[in-house]
Amino acid sequence: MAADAGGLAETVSARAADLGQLREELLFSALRGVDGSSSLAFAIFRELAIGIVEGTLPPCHEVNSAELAREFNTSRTPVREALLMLEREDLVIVPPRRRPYVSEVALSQVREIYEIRASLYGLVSELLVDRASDEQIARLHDWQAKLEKDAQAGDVDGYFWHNVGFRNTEASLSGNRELQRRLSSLGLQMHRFRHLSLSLPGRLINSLADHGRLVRAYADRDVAMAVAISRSLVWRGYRAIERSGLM
Amino acid sequence: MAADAGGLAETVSARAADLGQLREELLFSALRGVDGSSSLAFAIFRELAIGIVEGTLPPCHEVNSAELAREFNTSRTPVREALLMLEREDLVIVPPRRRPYVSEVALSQVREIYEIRASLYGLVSELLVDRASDEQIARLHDWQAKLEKDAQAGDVDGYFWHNVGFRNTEASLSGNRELQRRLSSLGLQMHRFRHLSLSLPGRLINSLADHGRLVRAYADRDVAMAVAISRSLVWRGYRAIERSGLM
DNA sequence: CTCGCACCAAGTGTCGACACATTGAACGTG
DNA sequence: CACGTTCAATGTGTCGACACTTGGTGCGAG
Repeated sequence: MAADAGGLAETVSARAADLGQLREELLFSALRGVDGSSSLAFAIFRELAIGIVEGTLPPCHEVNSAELAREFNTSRTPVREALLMLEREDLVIVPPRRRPYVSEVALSQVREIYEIRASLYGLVSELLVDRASDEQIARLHDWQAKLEKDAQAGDVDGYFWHNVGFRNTEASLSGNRELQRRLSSLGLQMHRFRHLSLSLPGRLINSLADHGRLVRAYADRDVAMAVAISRSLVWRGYRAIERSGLM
Repeated sequence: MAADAGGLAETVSARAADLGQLREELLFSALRGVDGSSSLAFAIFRELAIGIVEGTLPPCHEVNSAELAREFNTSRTPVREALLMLEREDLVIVPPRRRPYVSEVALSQVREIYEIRASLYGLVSELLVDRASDEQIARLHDWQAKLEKDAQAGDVDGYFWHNVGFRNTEASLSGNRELQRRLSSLGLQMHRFRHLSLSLPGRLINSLADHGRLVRAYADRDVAMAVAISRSLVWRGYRAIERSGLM
């Protein structure tokens, strides 16, 4: 994260490590404070969350606390807590007296979430235009530069995570911490099908252009334009998933 | 809830019971499914949540699991789960290795939440105009009739809860269950300072008029108007709190 | 009298154990 | 052979116990 300015000649592995750290950071940024209780439960939660998001733990896969307890060399108590945290993020379903299992996401649900995201990112842009300083907007420009580099290199994964970083920075610049938290929570769900959202060719180019126009709208303090672009960016992501036909 | 049609001559006590039931229903509507695990933990959660919302458990009040376990005649395990559920709703704070306590809400935080609410209720109205049938909009008209009755009777408490019911029905008619859930969760926080929001005289009249115009906008399928009124309704609530100066 | 340190009560996080619910299979019956 | 019943295995929800931490108290030194 730090000292990335002008890092033109990064090795591939260093870059991958950077990306991994960024990913960790962004996935759980909202939950750092909400850490809950023990770090043990949180560690298990993080492990499982990553597994679900990455697809290692597929939907409908049963996650019983006894087996996980053996696996993590702990008692069932922290595992139970972790499962409840996962339920809060809608990553697993814990039916009473029945075995918990990894939740399944229907396209209709994805659409519901994107509707909310579009609305909230519209709000983010609205607030940002009003509250962010020029220096802060410049920080967005930095992120955009990274996106440009990724797009030119055809680095889809890098583009995705830098995009998340861009969005997260926007949320933080809105000055509404509550909003940032809620969006991050929604984001955790999103990451489960990001691979779908990235598969379509040409998507990067369009997305990149929109990001450029968005930053410009911020610099110009053009609320209406910023809100419109911000929302359309979200919708573009949804349509990519929809068209991929994989859900 | 059921068979309320034309109930003109209700006794006061019956009315109060009705309101209590409506309150329970609306407070936890979003969490019914998310019930989590055991009904025991959920029962404790509900009890504490009501206590916090009603003000019986004031902010910064320590809620330690040992004492609660004694009080509820259970072990500490379900109490811990309940505390984690409360943390998820931002009603308590559970610092690691430290005693949990009832969370405190600053005015700035209230504003943040209202900003989100305004945005999301705007979305609700937008979706509702598109998707709700005329019969469903008629149901909103029923709620509005109740509000009118409450306003004429000067029944502030009744007005408040019927208003929540109106809003909740709107959310359900948006056809976006995820949205309804998130709004309900935000609502749980809101109810903590509802008394502030109702204190100002003249508020009922203004609010009532807005509700009337909102339902009409729905019937006319006037998106822009509906969204504008919906948002302004939320903001009116915030300004009431702000002006009350009690935070 | 103030400050620092040891000490103690109280509380948290974690554990292993137990009763009950659920699930799936073996089993007998129509 | 289909189908309902019985039964064991597995898993959940809950419990009481234990080690470690935390916060406060009192004591002694300066």
